[in-house]
Amino acid sequence: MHIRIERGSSSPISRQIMEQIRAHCLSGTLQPGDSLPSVRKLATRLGVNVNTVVRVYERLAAEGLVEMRHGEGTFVLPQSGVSGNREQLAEQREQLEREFSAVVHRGILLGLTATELRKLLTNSIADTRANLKSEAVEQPESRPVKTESGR
Amino acid sequence: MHIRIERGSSSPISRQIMEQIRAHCLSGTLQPGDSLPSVRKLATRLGVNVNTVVRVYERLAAEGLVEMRHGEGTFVLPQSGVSGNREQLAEQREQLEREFSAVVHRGILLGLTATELRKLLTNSIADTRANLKSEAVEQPESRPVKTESGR
Amino acid sequence: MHIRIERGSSSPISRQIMEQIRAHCLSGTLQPGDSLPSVRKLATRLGVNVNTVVRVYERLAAEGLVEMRHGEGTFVLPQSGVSGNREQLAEQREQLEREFSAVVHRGILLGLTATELRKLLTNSIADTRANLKSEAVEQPESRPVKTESGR
Amino acid sequence: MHIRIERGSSSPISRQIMEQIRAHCLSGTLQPGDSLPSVRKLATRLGVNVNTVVRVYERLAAEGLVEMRHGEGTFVLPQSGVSGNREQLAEQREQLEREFSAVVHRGILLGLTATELRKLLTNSIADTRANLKSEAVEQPESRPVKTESGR
DNA sequence: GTGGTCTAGACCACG
DNA sequence: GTGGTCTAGACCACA
Repeated sequence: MHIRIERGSSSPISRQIMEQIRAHCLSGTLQPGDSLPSVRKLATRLGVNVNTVVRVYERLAAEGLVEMRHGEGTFVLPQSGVSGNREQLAEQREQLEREFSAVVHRGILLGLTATELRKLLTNSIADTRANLKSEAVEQPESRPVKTESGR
Repeated sequence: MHIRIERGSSSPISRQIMEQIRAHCLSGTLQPGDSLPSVRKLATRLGVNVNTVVRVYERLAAEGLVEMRHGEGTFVLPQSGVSGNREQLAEQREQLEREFSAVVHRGILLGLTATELRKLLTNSIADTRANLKSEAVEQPESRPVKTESGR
Repeated sequence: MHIRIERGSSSPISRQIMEQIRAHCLSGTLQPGDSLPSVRKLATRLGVNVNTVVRVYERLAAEGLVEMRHGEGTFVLPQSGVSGNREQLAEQREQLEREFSAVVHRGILLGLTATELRKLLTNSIADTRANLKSEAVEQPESRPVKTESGR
Repeated sequence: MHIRIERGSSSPISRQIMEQIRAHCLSGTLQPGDSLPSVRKLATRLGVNVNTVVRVYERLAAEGLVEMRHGEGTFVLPQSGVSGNREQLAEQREQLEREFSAVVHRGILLGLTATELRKLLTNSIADTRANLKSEAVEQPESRPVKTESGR
């Protein structure tokens, strides 16, 4: 499960993590019954405080997306509601589209051209895919913690 | 001066406003000497608290981008430093690119395809341009010349 | 709003606080629209850490019982669901009855007689009523903080 | 030896078990020399994890209430100190009274009347007695006398 | 090993 | 003034 956090971003770290895990659950990358990384592992992997991850998991649990089992771990729940997660997925996508649009808007204000934006999009898609692929092959849990790069 | 705020967004309202004004200044939509809307007008227009706008203007003033003249209003300053705003513009663009990339990443996690994203980009660009044009015809926001009245 | 916390108890402080606030909301002591004490005030009044209260409020907000408004305070929400809070009240009472019964069970194991238990009940009821009354007359916010008594 | 655990309760399972065994010891339901059920039996009977019961027995042993004899089982010890268990009994009762009072307090917050509470108390006492009696007829849980076998 | 609670203190954002 | 996020570290409970 690949998670990417943007340290300088205006949106709080916890929210970035939460939204990405939620995306994984809703889009099926994480299936019901799958276990999430333990609170501590995810915290060290992402280089954030344990409590930050705890709050993320608690909120996802309150939403009914995951379940925390004392002493066992945290697991993805099957979707409850009638229409299940389809509604939620749609909601999340709409929200995402609004944010996307806002970023583009700001990009144009900064003088970026349509061509530049398209190039940026292509690159971003390629990068993301590379990340996701490399992860699929990933050796289990040998990631460096708290490298000082990229902050 | 068109400003668009995304209510449900994770990035705080004040930051959204600040970044868009900064973008306008750096990219030349707002020229040195131009006046910003009054704190109250902008607050009303955007539906946010007056203090929020006050703090935005204060920070922009602290950055040296604008100047608040007591009793007159807030005005865009000519760029100070040697390379002036070019450095700042570049910084802002880099930041923007990181945010763009993060949004695309999340979009892909939510299952959006490259095609969908490209379509979204095209629409967003068109929307933004439409907004900017419609605004160009607006009343030119009453730019007072620096009168020596009052204090 | 009277809240009583038992420091040596096995049930965590945050849970004690949460259950009492929930009881106040469900039974009508706290009406929709009423404001809860601010996070910091309640924390100092009870002599607990601010974060503890924050977590309590967050969980009540996740339950849909209250709403936290940034910069304004925390407020009781009108009950949502169809049957409203009646179901929840009933649930809470059942839970309470089970706990009551468990305590009585343990009391009897410790050799308490029916008479002693009845006396204890009478006293407890009287104490609680006294607390609730004295609070009704209470001078607003002049309570001592962190007295070292009663731990 | 009747033990009743309340699954949804806020106080941890292990503590519930420990307190009830302690109550049985202090009040004389369990006499010095009596054997406790084996760790596995009790765990199965209560439907909890074996380790949970192990830790309970270890703590009771650390308190000096019971003794774990390797390969034989766990046995109630005669009371050590001068005043022995009288002090401990008194302590436990005080703690119990505080918990009782807290539950009553919460019951009143939930809108229960004095009459309802008294009814509840009567029922709880009756239930407990029924449980204890039915158990008295049980098979007497195989009390081995301290054989000098093994070590 | 897992999650859960609590503390203390810092800094940010909104009204 | 209000709530919100983050850190660091301690200790407890469950499997």
